[in-house]
Amino acid sequence: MTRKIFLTTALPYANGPFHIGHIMEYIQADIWARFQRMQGHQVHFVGADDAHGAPIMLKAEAEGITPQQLVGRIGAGRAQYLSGFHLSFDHWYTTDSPENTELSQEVYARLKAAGLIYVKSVEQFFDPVKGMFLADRYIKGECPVCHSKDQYGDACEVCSSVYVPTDLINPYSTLSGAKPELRSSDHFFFRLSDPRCVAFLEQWLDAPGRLQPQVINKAREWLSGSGDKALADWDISRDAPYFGIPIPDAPGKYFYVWLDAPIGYLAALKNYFESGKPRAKGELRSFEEFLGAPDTEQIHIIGKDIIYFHTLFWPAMLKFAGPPFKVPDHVYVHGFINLSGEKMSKSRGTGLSPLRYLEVGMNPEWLRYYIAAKLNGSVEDMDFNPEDFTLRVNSDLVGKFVNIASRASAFLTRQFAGKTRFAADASSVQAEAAALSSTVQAHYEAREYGRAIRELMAYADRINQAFDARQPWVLAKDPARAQELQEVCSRALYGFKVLAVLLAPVLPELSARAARELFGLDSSFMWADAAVLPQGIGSYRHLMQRVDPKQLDALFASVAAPAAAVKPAGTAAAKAAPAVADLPGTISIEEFRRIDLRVARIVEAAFVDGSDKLLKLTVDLGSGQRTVFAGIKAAYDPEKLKGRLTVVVANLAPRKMKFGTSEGMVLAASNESPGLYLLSPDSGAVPGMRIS
RNA sequence: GGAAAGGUAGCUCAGCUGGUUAGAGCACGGCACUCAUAAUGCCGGGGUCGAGGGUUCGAGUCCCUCCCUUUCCA
Repeated sequence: MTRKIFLTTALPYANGPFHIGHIMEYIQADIWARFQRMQGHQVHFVGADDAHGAPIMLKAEAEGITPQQLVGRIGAGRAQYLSGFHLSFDHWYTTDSPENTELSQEVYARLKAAGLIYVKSVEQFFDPVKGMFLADRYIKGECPVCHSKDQYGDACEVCSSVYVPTDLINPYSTLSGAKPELRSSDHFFFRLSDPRCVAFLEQWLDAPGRLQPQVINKAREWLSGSGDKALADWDISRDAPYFGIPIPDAPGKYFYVWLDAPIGYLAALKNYFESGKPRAKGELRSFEEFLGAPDTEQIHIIGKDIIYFHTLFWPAMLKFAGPPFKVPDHVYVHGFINLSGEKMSKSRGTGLSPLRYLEVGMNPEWLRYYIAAKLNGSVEDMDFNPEDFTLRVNSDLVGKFVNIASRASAFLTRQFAGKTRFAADASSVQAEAAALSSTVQAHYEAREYGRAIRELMAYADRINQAFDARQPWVLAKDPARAQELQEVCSRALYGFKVLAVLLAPVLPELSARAARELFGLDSSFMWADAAVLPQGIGSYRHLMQRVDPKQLDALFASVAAPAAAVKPAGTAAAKAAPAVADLPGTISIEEFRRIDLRVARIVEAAFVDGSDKLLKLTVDLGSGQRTVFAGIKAAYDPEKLKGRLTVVVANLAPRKMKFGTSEGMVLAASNESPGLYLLSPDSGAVPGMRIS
């Protein structure tokens, strides 16, 4: 039976480019989507930008553009990532769309009719200068518990106590610096605590196989909480000014971005249906018919940070909105991706920029393979370790897998005109392949990609072993044993084909090339192709390069400066950095031009005897070298600075210091918290370039 | 503070409902081979399974305490 699958990934917040967390999620989903398509199932894999909310509104304002312009610019940048990593979304859309407006208002109207919406007055901090209510993240003040300064309105980063903004001592708005005032306003609430919702959710959570056990536990904890942990109703409205969807019959009120974001899944699907693309897959029904059909599987893949929204609000909203809305069949949750054991952090300059990964010429299939090899069906975090990445990709993919095709093809093309020959016992080889295929199929289905990869590499090992055992290079010297040689190579080639088919969800490009160039197919592999013995082999061109350590160096060299927003994949509303406050007075462009900023290469770096802060740097400014003393000893190892590009103030008056004369100044970022971060130009810059 | 997940060889990870001397891949050492982009095969060294108690004939595997890491608390 052909499955009808509606698959989504979490909608990325449209205030910045994708980061590695997004890409990891998309790769996980894409492998699953491709796997299902190879089974002959009908897959509708859609994504969209999450475009609404205060952070986007404020960011656009800071840039002097409209939110639509901002969202449009970010949206335009998505394609290069999606195609770059072979992410086979059938459609990509945005929540700032007519479909989403219509669907969100419809869902709201139905929930209201069901008696699940009510209005309550809420007292909240208001910024009198900006003329808007402030989310917790835009309020700072002194922690009421430990009295640390400059803590956010929801929790203290020093003593990690949780409180409400009105508990803060001397609160101020991070937007304007003004002292916020308490004001009341009517808010709309979704009655999640309604017994109907609770009863439904308990039953929904319990459906066998719907959610991962860890996710059920977490959701049940929220659902059955008591006291101050009791399940609360959900505030779904925000007051103007707000970039979002207006609430019908409620002037000045908008849906909170988290209401319309998941509905964006449906809006994207609707727009996709309107585009006519599903017809090409044989799906002739309307959007409503498809969505509401009992055999449509609605599956969301998300990160662990947004479980709450997807296991409580979202199913409850859909349930009580009624047909054609249908509750999700599955919500599959993954963990975060770390870098060498450390959390990705733009402020610490760590991170793996997916765009840069592509720019330095690294193969997207390496990353797909590495991520697949480390993913399982559980909610665990994974680690990206550059050395591990290199070894794993080089050894598994090039040394084991691709090598099989290379060694088998050599004899077959040279001595047998590319024709294969299988002995009568070929059925045992096919039986092994069939067993492998079914095991791997089960692992892919359960998103246990790591297990699938382990099985496949063990199989690759067996192919190589069997090949070695028969010593084909010896057979090749004896014309009487030509047939034996041909059979040995044919079996190895078949093994390669099996691997190419079963790895196709992970390595779509490589597999498609193998299908076309080696096995003469006019389309990519389907799963069943693994059972078919190849008739022959086309001319072999090598299928994959090894990872070049230089590329990894380039990948991590300049992440220190730009790096994208680094929250894990997901609709992270209201979490963007607050706008800058406390800036010094303005200067004219002429004043700025007087500062001669230049790109410089650090050619030497050394500790300074007798100084606990300074490093002595020799920098190349293109026109010549200079000595600069920099107070960055605490943050940087001199050895690691050598060769690195940075930014220098070239016309700073030389200054005599106890240890010598400093002929300039390198630029670094810091604030009151520990940590110091040297600036780096983007790749392509050379010493001596003027920065303006 | 409350809760959850995790802590197994240098690295990345398997170890199901407790059962013989704890496994794999990679890395490392040695050997073999040369068809293959220095690829492949064989052999080997390497772990008091976070720490300490307990249950049991027997515990990475169950219970308790503690330490460390990460996450969630809308």
